[in-house]
Amino acid sequence: MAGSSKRNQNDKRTRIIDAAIQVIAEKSYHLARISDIAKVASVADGTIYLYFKNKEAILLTIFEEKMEELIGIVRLELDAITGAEDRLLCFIEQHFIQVRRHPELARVLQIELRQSSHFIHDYRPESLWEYLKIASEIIKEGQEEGVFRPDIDPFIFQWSLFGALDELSVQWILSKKRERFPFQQVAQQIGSVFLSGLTTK
Amino acid sequence: MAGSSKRNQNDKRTRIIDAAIQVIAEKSYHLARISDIAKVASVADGTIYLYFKNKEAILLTIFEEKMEELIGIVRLELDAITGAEDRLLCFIEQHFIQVRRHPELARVLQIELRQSSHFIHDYRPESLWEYLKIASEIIKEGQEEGVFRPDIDPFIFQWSLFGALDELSVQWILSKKRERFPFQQVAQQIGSVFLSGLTTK
Amino acid sequence: MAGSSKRNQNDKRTRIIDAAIQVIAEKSYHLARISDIAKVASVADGTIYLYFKNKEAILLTIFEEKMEELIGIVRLELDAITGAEDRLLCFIEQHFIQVRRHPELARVLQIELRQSSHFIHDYRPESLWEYLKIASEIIKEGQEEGVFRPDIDPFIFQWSLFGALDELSVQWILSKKRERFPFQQVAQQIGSVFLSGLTTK
Amino acid sequence: MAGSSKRNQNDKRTRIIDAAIQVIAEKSYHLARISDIAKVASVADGTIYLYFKNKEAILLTIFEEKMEELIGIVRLELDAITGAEDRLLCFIEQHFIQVRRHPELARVLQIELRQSSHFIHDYRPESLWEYLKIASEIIKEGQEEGVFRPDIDPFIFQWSLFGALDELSVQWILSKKRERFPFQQVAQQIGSVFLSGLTTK
DNA sequence: CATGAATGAGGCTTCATTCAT
DNA sequence: AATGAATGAAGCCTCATTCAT
Repeated sequence: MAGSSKRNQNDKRTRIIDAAIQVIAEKSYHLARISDIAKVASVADGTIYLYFKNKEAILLTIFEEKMEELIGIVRLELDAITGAEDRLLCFIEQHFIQVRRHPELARVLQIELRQSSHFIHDYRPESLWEYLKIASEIIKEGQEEGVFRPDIDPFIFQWSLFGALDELSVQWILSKKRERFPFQQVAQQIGSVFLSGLTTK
Repeated sequence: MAGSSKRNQNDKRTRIIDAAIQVIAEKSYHLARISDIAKVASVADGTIYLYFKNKEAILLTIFEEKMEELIGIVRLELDAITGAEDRLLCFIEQHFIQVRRHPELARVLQIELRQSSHFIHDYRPESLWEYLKIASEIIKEGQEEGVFRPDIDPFIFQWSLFGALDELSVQWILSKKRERFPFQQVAQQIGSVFLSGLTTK
Repeated sequence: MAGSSKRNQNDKRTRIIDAAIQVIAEKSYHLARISDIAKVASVADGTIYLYFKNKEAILLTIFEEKMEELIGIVRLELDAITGAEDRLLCFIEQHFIQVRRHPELARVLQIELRQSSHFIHDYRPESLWEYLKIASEIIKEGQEEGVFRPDIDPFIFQWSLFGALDELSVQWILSKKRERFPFQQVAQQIGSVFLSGLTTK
Repeated sequence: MAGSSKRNQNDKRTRIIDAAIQVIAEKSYHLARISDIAKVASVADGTIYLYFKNKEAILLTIFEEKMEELIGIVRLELDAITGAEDRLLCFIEQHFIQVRRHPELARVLQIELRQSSHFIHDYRPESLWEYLKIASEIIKEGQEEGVFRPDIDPFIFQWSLFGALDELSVQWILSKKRERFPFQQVAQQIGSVFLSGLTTK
């Protein structure tokens, strides 16, 4: 069958990435062993090196590819909505939806991505910045529409918003009794506070 | 001289902790080598084990002692202020002041403390929770005073606020041109947004 | 070639055990370095850990496997002989034959096995006891046959005999001029003394 | 007071030796730490080095001094007895008496002394040989008196006897229920066997 | 492409010994 | 003489990476 070899390749590559996400989420990057990832992916240790240059490259691939996917999804959802206020609420809601859908990925992206610049020489998390740009663009739109306070610096605001979303997501992920952080309510509350804080009276 | 031996001991212990903060801030816990810490502290590798059970204990000590110090300072500053609104602004301002004063410590506390529960079996960052409790208590006071919206869940809000403060602090620390994040403005903006979002109209 | 991979594995495992026996015999367990053993076995240090959990496990394996081998051999030889007296002489002779055949193994078993219960928590040298049981069973047989004094406690006797055999073996091993302890004569003398001491007049 | 300083010195030196015997008996030489010995002796770690060149010297001192003491005691007891047979029985009895009186010392002498030549470069346990010489001299006397078989090699015999005494002592020391090895009976049995094996009919 | 046994560099930690007080 | 804090050499072990099959 045409493409089957290629598909199998992709299959194996995908399995390695998924396994890496799972293992890194559970143990953190430095404690995740290549052999753990290989076992979960059902491949030999050496096979991983056919698809990735080294351990670090797996992490970088997760950052790049998964963030790109995420950004694509969020952008698609936002395209259907008009009005800066609703678009901001949608962004917030989507963040939590994605975290709930892929909690292990979220954990890797949130915790490991943050400290990546420590241990990956010269790594700049461009994809994270692109994700944040979505938020700051919404702010700018709102300011142009006149619905958001013009004195708010979108650059500063994007980090505030992201920090809040990120922290709550981490807590939800870590939380053993996740019902203490009901997603609907969390999204509603944070949306409410930030919108109230942002909108012109 | 009376107490000199004890003072020297404290001296050495303090030097080790400070060296650890510096090295961990620079390389992250897992890449910080005991020998690096010893070199910075100007002691022999083995000396570290006279003061700490093992590498992990150094990190835990930093968490415990430094957070306690921080909480004490912040609580002291807050005691001088009345009114939930001003107290919240003071909390926000103090957070940035402390981060700017001890950026390396901030980096360790923010990044390593967060993921510590990953690799330190059964570690619960109680001190972080106590820090957050300061914020949620201010919210509750404000709600009782009638100046803060009663529909806000203080538990959720504390994480939002902390996430925002934390993220901006990280960005300030990472930022090579820190003037892009002028502290005064950042504190003012975030205070403004959260207060506006929080206060009853 | 079928089984070649398995054979190679066994090869390497065997080489490690043999190297360990050689190095431990020469230096004693605590002074035997993993790197010494690895060098003698012509493997990398890390390879040893593919076959053994840790250093202690190598020693335990030597105890278990080699004692079992030894017991098997001695039992086989004894099966061909009838009469408690001749069986006892055979046991004595076999002890010296095995020691002369594998002097390094003998040294490890004699010296390290004896003190193993000191440093290996909760280790009970069962295999040593099984070896000794061979002797005490011969005594009991002889007592039932009426050729051995009934007032002799086989349990005490087995230790006396083993102590004597063991001590002479150690002296032979340590002896630089081993001709001072000619095996034939030693076996004959000790057999003669113990038999005379044991038989009913 | 004249001699008090000297006496204190001896006191401290004695305490170190006794502590070393205790700790080495419990953990074996290599696992006995200088700091353990210092703690038991109630002296500082460094003090030990005022009395002994290094760790090895402590062990050697135990070997030399305690064996000399032991030999003196046994010789004294033997002086009161005539007749090779009774003297041999006395030697056997004394061995067990001394072991029971100083089980920890016995353990050190028996187990560590045996393997000392492994780890103490060029150490020859002369004192052990002198102890054994007591036995072989009794044999020679008995042969001259005509009560012991002339075909027995005293040199071989001394090791047989010592091995048996030693093994039973070790088992008594290791034994948790020492009543399984009642001293009187053990001494009587071993004396009976060796005498019967040794005497001319 | 796939395997997984083998490698060996390098880290954490211990502990005999030293030396300033 | 006594102390015990400090030293630093050295060992066990892990694990990312390689390579022969």
